[in-house]
Amino acid sequence: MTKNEIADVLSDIGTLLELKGENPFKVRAYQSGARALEAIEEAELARLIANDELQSVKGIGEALGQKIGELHCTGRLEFFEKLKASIEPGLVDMLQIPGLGPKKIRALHDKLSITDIPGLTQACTDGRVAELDGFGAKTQEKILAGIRNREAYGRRHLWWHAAEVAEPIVQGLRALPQVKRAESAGSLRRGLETVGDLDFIVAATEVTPVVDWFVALPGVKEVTARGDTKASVRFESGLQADLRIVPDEQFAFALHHFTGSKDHNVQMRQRALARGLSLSEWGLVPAEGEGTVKAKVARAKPAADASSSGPAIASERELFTALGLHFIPPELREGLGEIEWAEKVELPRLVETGDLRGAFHNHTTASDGRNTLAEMTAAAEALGWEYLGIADHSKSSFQANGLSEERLLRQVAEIRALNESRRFKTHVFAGVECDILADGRLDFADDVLARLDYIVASVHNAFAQDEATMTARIVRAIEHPATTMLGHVTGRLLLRREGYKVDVGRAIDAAIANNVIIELNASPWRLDLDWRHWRKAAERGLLCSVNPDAHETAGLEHVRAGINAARKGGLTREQVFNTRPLREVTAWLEQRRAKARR
DNA sequence: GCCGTTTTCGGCCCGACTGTTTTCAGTCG
Repeated sequence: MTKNEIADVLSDIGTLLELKGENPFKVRAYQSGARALEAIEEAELARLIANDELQSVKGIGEALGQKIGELHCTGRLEFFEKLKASIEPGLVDMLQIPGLGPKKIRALHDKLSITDIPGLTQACTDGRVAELDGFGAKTQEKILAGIRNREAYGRRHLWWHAAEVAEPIVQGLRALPQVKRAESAGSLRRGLETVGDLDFIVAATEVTPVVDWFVALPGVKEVTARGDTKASVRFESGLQADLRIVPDEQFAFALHHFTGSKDHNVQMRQRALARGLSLSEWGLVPAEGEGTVKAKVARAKPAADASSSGPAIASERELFTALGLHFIPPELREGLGEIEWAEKVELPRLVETGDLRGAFHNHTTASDGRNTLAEMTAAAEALGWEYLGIADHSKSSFQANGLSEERLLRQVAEIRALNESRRFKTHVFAGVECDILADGRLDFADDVLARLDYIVASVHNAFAQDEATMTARIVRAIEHPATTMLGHVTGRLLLRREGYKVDVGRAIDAAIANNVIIELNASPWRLDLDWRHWRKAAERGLLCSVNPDAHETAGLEHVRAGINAARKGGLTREQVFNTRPLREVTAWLEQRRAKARR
């Protein structure tokens, strides 16, 4: 097991012990043990274990040291298995309900024998929860609302998680001998931040072997449909996936149709009708109803006489051309004016992941990250990045192990030394994710901020402020001369938590006026600022930075999710700051700092 | 469960907010 996987086990043990009502300091010992482990580099961990020196690490004593060794060598831990078996798994699920922590869950379990969320829902509906000591009508209502939200959210999945499932399936489909072309479609292909289900469109010479392969995928829990052209499955995760198989001549039409969105399709069909054509998933044919029949005939007799059934259209690009449009990338197909846009001009080349030269806003073990400065830098170098910005939490983010002035300055020195050592090709910028305090002041004094290359200012507390207060607070932080960029503007967590109330338009105005970058936080849970704001804002001069907010090396890859959102927002390479080469970025930051000093 | 010693026990991390209380426990970031 890797150190982060072992750390996960220790942290899970902490949670389980908490639910059992164990000594809170013991719980904390597991959690801080997990953190201590993360602060060690992988090779160093192997060495410490081999030399039996784990206990020299602060936070790891005899008990944890023995458990870490066992996990590292065997990948299993009997203590953990037994502990898991001794607790109703439904209780762990209940921790996801806002307002419910271990103490309340224990009370519900001990006094009302509740073991899972359905049981809890029933008890709330019956009014039994409100009668418990320490609970009341409001708590009961809040719990019910939390459960309802969870259910509403549960029907959708983060784009990132859906993509992780979908990509190997597309690769697998393409590798089948019967398959000529395969793509994922739907909201996943459009890069929407959350995805309802997966759609795969396949052009194949034979149906049965492809369907057989699809329904036998690992993780398939249930085959919900299986026909001549279509199969549907549900995975253990709850995610649904549809496979549609068409003859190659219809591939472009099917792919376009099932990519959507619905609004985009409606507008495309209207456009076709205005030209005397009828567009459907089967083809583009002369209008007046008969066309659909023709197309269906063509479908029943694939390949043979396809050329006679309408204009030969082999790709989406040709489909758009046939309707007098420039190509519209899938990400823009939301029915939000992209058709009018593509009618007039060739759409701009949207930013791509490969355009990125580096990224700001990344954490290390100095605050709440799970990899060290050197590990993060090595990972950035492996991605081919010219630079990496470190921005650990500031002191007020106590929960995230925020850095004091002293610790921050020590980290700055460490970063300068690392750059000078030339150990990595990637240059490291020393920054901070500085808390915006409740009144809009920054968490560090100006003389401390002046020692840094850049500052990401973010809100991490007092979320409940009203919109006017929150907006004034954020605008004040933007106006601070040391602020380089504004972090996650609304603080939303997709499928989990609404953002705080803030007038985004006013924040954008202030950022443009003060030459402050706004981040597009690329964490798949955030994607904040939302793509819907970007096109207009960027046209007005707002500069975007796609920031992974990585808390471990793998998190750097989240820029892909951010680039998705940036593309949906219509952003080009020029509008994204971290596509610029190191030299330009250094100059830009230096210029800003010079201005701040004046 | 860990640490550090005034070294084998006693203490261990903050501050705001909420809803329950009538002085505070639990949750959250």
